Amino acid sequence: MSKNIHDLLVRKLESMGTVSPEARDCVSELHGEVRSIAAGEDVVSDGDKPTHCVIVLSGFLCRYKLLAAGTRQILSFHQAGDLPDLQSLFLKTMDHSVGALVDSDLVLIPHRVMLNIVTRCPDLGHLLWRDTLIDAAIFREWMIGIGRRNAYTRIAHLLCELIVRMRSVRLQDGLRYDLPITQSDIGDALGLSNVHVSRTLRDLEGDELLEYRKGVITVRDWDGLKEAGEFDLTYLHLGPEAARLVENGDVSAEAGC
Amino acid sequence: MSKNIHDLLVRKLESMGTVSPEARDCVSELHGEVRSIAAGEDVVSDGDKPTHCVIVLSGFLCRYKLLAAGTRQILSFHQAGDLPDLQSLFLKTMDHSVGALVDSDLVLIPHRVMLNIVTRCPDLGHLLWRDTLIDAAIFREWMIGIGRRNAYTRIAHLLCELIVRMRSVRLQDGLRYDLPITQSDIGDALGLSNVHVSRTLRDLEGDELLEYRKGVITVRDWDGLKEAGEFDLTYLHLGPEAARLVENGDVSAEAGC
DNA sequence: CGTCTAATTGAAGCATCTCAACATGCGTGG
DNA sequence: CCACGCATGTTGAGATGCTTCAATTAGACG
Repeated sequence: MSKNIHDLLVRKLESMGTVSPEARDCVSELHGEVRSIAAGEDVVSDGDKPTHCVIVLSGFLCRYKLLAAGTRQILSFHQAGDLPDLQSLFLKTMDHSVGALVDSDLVLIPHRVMLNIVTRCPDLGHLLWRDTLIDAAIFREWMIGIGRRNAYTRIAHLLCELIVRMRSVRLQDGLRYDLPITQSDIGDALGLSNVHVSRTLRDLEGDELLEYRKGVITVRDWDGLKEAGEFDLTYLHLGPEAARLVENGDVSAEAGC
Repeated sequence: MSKNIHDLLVRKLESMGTVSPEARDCVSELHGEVRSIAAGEDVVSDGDKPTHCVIVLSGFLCRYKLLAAGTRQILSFHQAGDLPDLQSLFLKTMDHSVGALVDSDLVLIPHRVMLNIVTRCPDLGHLLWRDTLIDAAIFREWMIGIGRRNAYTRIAHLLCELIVRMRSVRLQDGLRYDLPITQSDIGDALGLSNVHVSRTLRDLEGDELLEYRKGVITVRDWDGLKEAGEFDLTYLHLGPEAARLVENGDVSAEAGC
């Protein structure tokens, strides 16, 4: 197991705000079964009634929904430390699926255990509530993008968001980021065709904002990329510590690798 | 004041699930200042740090965000009984605005009071958490529509949703619904131009699914409208009682006025 | 070395947008 | 009670951002 679940979760909670000693103690009570899942497989499927919540240990997941026409809308991306279906604690029937984009490791926490802990430890409960609220804030921002921004701006915005989220929990840093998603995934997340994503990524390269090669994105001009994406990170509601990590890192300050 | 805040709120909570006697008692402790707001004015603005949560007594509100280009994306609509900015309890800075679409009455509950009650009464706290999760589920469904459905389907879907939500808390019933929003509002909610909304509403009328006249929608063929909108109400996560209200009402069963 | 997935490129089509003119209806002030 | 102004909705015509289809290339893997 590459990472410790409690460290990961505390780091995630700290990225959102202040974690009280009580909340930290409660986190250490969380235990569950570890499960590995292969790329392309579902963790939970649309219509399921799950009995556990998932914490991501490693890998990369997405939430998505398949439509009648056979098209797919990706609703969110999730990295190590995320709780991609915390909502199932209170919404018993899944209205979408959760799938793995690459081989991933998860921890399954029974709803019973989760409910017990959030009730006994309001501090932790409120932090987790806050997590689902930030989740919703990201949905809103995506809605804004899909509804009112063009492909160029939308893609730049998504890449900014993913980079900032990786930095905010110290998963990746610097100018080069491993991003295990295809151009079709980006299209399905932003309501675009894979063809148009390809062309638009070439445009972003042409404007020397980034380089995109299968699964790897290299930032060439962070400020330019943020500007192109109309990216304002308020909606991520990062805590003070995470905001510093994001702003003062290599991306904005340094040029070398 | 036309409605009692506690009745409204209990009715809202009942539409989502079972309300325990303890939770009901806690609701009756909620008190706050009443405030009237004129059509077109903001309740809270993007960037604000509110100190109160809002409960809608009467009227109709929306959450929205203005973009650099001067365009607007509407993120949600809110009716009597809704808590359109409950999230501000844990996300201190607003990442969007809340505005009134018609003259509306609100109750302002101080965050301090709200936080006290959700901590003291976990039952109520969990119901309110559930409310914010359903909020997020609606965001997801809108994302799916904006990203992957055409204008015709999108508009039909939105109208189905608004009708079901009104029915689920017994605000309106039958075949005729007062809906105090303009075609521009619909466009801004669905990422469409007002011109295209106008044309598409004419198409829906032509297919004899509904009639749309400024602020009033009359359902002609409820099953047809649901089908046209690919509308499946799972994502609204209604409680059993509300589901019955929605399904067994005049809309589906009767033809007369 | 062949196979598979992902990405690229070109060309044609179309859903939706923008601009602009006009119609409708409602509230207000004279 | 009429005249005016303003917000809303309708309609036409031309523009465009993005899609779809199809063919080709590039890279990864057994």
